[in-house]
Amino acid sequence: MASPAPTATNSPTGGRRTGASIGDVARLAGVSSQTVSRVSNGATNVLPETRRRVLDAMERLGYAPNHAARALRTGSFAAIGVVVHRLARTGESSTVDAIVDAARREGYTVNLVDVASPSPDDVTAALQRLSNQSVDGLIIVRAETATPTSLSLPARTPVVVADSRFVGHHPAVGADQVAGAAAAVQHLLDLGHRTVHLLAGPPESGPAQLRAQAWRTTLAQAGRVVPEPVQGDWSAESGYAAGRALAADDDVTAVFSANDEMATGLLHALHEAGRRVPQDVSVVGFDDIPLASHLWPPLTTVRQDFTRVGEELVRLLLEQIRSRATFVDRTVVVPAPLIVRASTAPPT
Amino acid sequence: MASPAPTATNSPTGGRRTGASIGDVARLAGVSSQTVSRVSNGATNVLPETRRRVLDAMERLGYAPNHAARALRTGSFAAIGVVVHRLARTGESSTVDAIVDAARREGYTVNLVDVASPSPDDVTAALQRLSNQSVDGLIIVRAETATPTSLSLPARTPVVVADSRFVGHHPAVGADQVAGAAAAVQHLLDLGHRTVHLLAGPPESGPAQLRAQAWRTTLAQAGRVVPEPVQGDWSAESGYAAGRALAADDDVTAVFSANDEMATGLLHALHEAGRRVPQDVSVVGFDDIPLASHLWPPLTTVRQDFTRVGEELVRLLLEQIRSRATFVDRTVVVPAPLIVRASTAPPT
DNA sequence: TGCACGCATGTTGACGTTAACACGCAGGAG
DNA sequence: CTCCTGCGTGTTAACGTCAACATGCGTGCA
Repeated sequence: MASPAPTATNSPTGGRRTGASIGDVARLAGVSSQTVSRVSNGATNVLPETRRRVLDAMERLGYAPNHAARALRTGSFAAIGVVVHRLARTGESSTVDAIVDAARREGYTVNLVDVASPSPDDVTAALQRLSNQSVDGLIIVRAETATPTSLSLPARTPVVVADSRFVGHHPAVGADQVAGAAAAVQHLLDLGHRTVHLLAGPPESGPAQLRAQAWRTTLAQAGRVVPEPVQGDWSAESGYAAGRALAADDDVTAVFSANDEMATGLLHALHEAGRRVPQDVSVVGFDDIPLASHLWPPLTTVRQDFTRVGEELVRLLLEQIRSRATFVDRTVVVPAPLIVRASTAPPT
Repeated sequence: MASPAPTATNSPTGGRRTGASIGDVARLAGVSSQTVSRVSNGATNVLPETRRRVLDAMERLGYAPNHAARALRTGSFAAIGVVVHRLARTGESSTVDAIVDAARREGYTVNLVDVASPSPDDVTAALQRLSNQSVDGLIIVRAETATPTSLSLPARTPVVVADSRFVGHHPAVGADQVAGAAAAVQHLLDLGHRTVHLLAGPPESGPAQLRAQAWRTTLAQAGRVVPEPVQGDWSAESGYAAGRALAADDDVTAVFSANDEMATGLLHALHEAGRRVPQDVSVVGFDDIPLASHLWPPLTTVRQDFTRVGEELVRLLLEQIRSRATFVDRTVVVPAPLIVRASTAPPT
């Protein structure tokens, strides 16, 4: 139980639920409001005795600084905006989790906006809603269909993008899609498979494009046949649908799925068709979701370190905010190692 | 390339990156700033001709209202704070996704805070950071160890909690844990299993307690032996560890896992031990994560409609914010139906 | 013809905070 | 003894917006 503290604020015009203000604290402590401000901001040039009196008064009144007033005065919200598409997906939520965590450590709050669709228009609208001093900077997680030029960003607002296609336009952070996908395909070739089929992500997605391209290049460089890729939409459901077709084709001995969820659907379809994994068909995924090591069989996959990506995004953004500069050429590539488990084996 | 637009703002004292203000628009349109404010807020008592001139000026200057000033003046941030623990988990991210979406439709922004641990102290600290006019209301997703009395909430701030243990203290929204868990256990008994083993969630979690309690009650009411539950921590890893013990025990023919991720680990352990699902052991999960229908075998589970929960949370919160009242006794229970798939069968 | 009323628009001031500057006093250098 | 410096603290004004009140003009009714 707290003490009563009736908060006798007179409300001449805009009578809202307002706690104690800096002025109330100043009056109680017998100092000027500026001194309270100094204490509240940790300035050093305040006598210990004065500071103590101010802190006492704050405590007594339950004072908490008004963010709006501070933001209005300083022009900084201590907040970053995060634009995300489908938060419920593993990669997205892990990245956002890391962003929120890293931001908190730096004293920043996160304003989350999701966009109905990842189209340039929707993303632009989302940015508009966050724009103009409601945040100090922006992180765009997954731009998907948007391209560097189709995106109209609020001027003077630092931006970081988790999509390497934006390299050269905005600072970007991303896992090494190309190396990861190439390693996955090469692993299957090294096991002795003649070629590798692709269960592709949606064609408008940047990462999906990069993974498909790497798959194609790796096969071509090894002089192998490049089969027609099967299209999915990242969901397990689409992986299952595609998997039924692949399972019916006895020539298919190795499949590289552009993400783990589609790989899960693929495994389902293969089991259902009675094709054994990995004896009959080897499967490699992408992402290393927490469930990957407990699927049946445990899934060989490419690990994306989403936590690291989130941290780097925040680091790069704060660097820009603090230096009041906008970098264009900074890029961080996070390694994406292949994790070999039990879903891959030589063809029999 | 955009046109130059040098934005000739004089910066007398606090020279920050500040766009056009209401005054700049007023000057350009030849009206008073109050008229601009009226247009900006959609007031009807403005002549069409005047409105057009103002809108033109806004467009020309790229004006966007300053959230800080507006919040300071009106006392409302048009923002809600969301406190979440481990965002990367399915339930959490789906709920937050729905919250963000519902909030956006109502013109509210979401401030996301994650807490390092779900302890009362950490949650209280998180609430502190969001407190006092930086948000208009709070949603606590998963309070876990916190109890209604251990939580010190900022006064005068509307709160909604996604945890039914808070019923009677704060408005709460949650899936029907008890009915869902009971249905899962009853389903297994109906199939002919003599009893049902429990793979439990962490003991400090409210939902885990409810599910365990319902499991116990359902078995007791049917006059069955109540075996010692096996403890997990929600993760697939813990489900796998627990599953190795369960798989070694031939008496175990049916397991109710308190969530789908642990059930996934359990399936892994059972496969590895050569115990067939569902012929040797039946498994029921809880949550119906997107992957549940594509696990092997497809998982019978209890569906939690996280989207619905998120929407109801926002609805209840906004109702409080708008009525400036704090309800205490409102509760919304979302049905949690059993989804029967292929991981359950009569014992053989 | 007079007066009240409605309507579009303008003027004033305050929300809570902090940057910039002013002030007064003590101590040290010339 | 004077002047300068440094330090703790106070005063002033401004950040951008909107609520409340003021103004001025045209219309309709008695």
